[in-house]
Amino acid sequence: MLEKTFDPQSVEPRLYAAWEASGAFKPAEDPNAEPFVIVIPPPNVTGSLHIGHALNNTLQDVLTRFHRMRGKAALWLPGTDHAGIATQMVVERQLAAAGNIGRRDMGREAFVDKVWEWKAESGGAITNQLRRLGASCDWSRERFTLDEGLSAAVRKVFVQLYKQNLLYRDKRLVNWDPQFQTAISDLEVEQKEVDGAYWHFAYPLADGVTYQHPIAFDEDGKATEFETRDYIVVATTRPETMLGDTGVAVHPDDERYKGLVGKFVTLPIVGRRIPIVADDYADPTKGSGAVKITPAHDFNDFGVGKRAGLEAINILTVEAKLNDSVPAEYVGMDRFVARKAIVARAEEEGWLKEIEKTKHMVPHGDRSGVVIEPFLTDQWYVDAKTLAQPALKAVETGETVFEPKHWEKTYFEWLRNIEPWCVSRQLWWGHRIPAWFGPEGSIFVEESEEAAYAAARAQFGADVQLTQDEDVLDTWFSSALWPFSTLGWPEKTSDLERFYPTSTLVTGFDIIFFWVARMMMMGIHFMGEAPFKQVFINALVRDEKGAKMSKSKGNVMDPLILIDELGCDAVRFTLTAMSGQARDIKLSKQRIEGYRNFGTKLWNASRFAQMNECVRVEGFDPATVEQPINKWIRGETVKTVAEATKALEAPSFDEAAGALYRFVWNVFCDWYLELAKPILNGDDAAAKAETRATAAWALDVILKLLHPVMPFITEELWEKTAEFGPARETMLISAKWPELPADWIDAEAEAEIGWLVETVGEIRSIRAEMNVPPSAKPGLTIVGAGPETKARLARHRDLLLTLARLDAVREADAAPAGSAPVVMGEATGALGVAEFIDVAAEKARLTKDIAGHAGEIEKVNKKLGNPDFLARAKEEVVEENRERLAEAEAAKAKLEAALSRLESVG
RNA sequence: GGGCAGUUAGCUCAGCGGUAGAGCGUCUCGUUUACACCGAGAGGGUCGGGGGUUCGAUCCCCUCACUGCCCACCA
Repeated sequence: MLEKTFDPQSVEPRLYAAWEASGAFKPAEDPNAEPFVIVIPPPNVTGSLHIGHALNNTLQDVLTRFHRMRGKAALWLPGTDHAGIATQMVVERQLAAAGNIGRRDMGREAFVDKVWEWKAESGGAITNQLRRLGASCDWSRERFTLDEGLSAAVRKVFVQLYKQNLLYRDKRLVNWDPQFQTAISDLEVEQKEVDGAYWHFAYPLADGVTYQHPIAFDEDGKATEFETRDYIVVATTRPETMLGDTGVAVHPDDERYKGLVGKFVTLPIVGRRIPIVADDYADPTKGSGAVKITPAHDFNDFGVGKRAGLEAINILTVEAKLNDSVPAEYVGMDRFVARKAIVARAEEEGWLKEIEKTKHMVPHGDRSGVVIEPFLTDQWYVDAKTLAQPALKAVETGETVFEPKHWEKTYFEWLRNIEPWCVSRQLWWGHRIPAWFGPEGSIFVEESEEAAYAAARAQFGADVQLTQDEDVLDTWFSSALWPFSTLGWPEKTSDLERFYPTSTLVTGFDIIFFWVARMMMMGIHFMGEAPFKQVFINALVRDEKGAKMSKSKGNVMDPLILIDELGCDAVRFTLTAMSGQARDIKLSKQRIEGYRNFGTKLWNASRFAQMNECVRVEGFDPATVEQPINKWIRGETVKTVAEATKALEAPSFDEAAGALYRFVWNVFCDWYLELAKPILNGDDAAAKAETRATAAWALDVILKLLHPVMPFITEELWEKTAEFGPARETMLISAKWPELPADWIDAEAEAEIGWLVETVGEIRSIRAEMNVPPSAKPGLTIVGAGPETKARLARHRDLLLTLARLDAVREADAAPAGSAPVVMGEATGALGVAEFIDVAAEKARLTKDIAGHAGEIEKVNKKLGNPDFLARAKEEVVEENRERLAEAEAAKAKLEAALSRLESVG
């Protein structure tokens, strides 16, 4: 017997272990089974499961379980990401906390060993948490981005891209993170608004040059007054960079400065003589129109410098302190200290002309949070522009489809404006770059040290000394290979053959650029085919007020705690139901409780079925049922299967969840079980047996349909309900998804039960409005019943009596006095509630109802009176309106008759 | 500055040419032997504003307003 409530805590671990042990997580061996493949977005190995993961992985599991049940060879391939900076940071912090020596003192090899040690101890946390979520991943295929095979794939890709000239080494400005002392890619830079200022500096003109600077203008903006200046004003938000200035730029068409182009200024403090150059970059409308040029520390200035042939002087160290290219007093000074010092000096020496307070966007490292410096270094770059073209085409042609579709625009926008991808990082934890430096600036890029030495020997005709590049690759470089490297590439494995390209990628929009686009580029380049057929972008989970969850705000909802408190199924159902497409998910605990209640409802419905001996019957064929309620629930079940299947195929998770919720609660529990009660408690043995079998059958279908979303409670019920019936052939996880014939929908039964439901609803409504106490059992008198209604009454008298709490149902020629009208198709019911009728209130009620129908009639009449409508609208729409009119008129007439009776009485 | 979303009941959202919906919350009633994590009922909306297309617009088009996000931007 089922216990009174479902106990997730005890059931979940047991069932998960049973599933895994059964081998159900592995794809079917059957070579004819169509594959369905998802590669997991590998969580950081340092990570722990947050609510975003819970959503993302729930959806993947729903899909995997659904397709598995449909008989596909379903593979959900799990794994984790080594997460270069993040992991190195975590381990460094731990070492520091434990009082260990720092990374640099420890040395590279020892440090990397420490990270591996840490990974062995704590790296599995997140995969265990995925198990708590019920994730049916094939753990036998689990991968790690830094494992042996994936590292080989990374080397191969690097070498091949290099040899195809799609990857190269270049000296240019990068985004430099002074905290981690590494280059980072454009995507790892976050623009944040900060308080700042424009400091206007007067740079003295060299060689005694002066010019006339306009200071007053007429209405047309023409200069009317000038002053003689021996300096030129430039503005900057970063005063400290002036120590690296090698020029001043003005716009070639700027009348004010035309005469100054080719002249020089003397850079204050430094005393360097630097030219005034003409360049389109200088915007006459901004600041003074003249701009200082620091080629080594500004992306725009770098371009100007190149065009004008200005020297790029690097004035910073890797820690963003001033280096020895600046006057001695500033060497070693922090960049922000230097900023203050230089402003102070400018003021003191009189060349600070103005301070303009402003807010502006400043680049910060997304991990370190410190201000990023443009920094001139040698780095490795991927020619993303070239690789992007086929990736664009794959989405343009529909080889890969985004869902929701509008994310394609975001994808296009980025790929069409893509910049070279800086892939080298000055870190230790990651894939070491397979490049070796030799004599005379030679570089050998090979998959192994031996191959590099061999290549060097071939080039120099003798053995030479090589040094491997110290740097590692951007974490996203290996992630970009994930859909094929995890399947065994570059080996030609059977998995690769069978499971590439994958079916659906489920991920968040925040990594469309970081990950999705790059997988598309690499997948197409190396496999010749886009890595996914569909990219499903899931929403972002926020707190109930719509704020992003963050530890500092204290609004984080821990999915594991929620699972402990409310059960995994409730959390999963909530996330599934709320994953409507274009939006943020505002999650509240209350919402999860609601779906926990849904699970309890299902549990109790099963208990009810069990108490009433609704046991599965071997060989039961729902096609043969005769009772109207059984025909009806059979049809409703068919419709729900169709709805759920269609929704999960799309996938529209929220629609699937909604359809199942409504069916289980509002159809099966609220009506079917109630309608079944009189039969189950009655004496008609055949009807009773049929109803028991039908209920058990429908419940089985429900368990199957709900299983992808609520795997635990359904599996438990699947097991428990087998206690009395025939044994189950498989666990529910391996059961077959229902496919039911459409002709099991019986229009007649549907109409009949619909009529019953409406009648009961109307009587209940009248009772409540008239405050008829539940204990009172009025009689119902039917007037004007046709043969169909008579037949229905005969069949469902008991149901009417029970569900509407009536004393008797009888037929008569006229409604008795003091009754309330119930519209029942062509017939009129008269509810004998004389003792409860407040005549005035009842009159008001009827008048209001009549007015409602009158409004409807007027509206429809207006439509039907429009010749254009009759001529142009679809026939069925016209017909529908005619029916509506007839129904409204009939109902109105009945209510009017009742009203007039009431008036004659009172 | 460029782009993308969104604006529907108190809240969260679905609907996306043909009678405005759900969940939660609110109010009323209820110990009817599956379930109070429940049942029955009720109230609540000129579908952001303005144009247009159409027989018909919450839905399609244009436009405006507001909100959110992404990208770019340190004179």
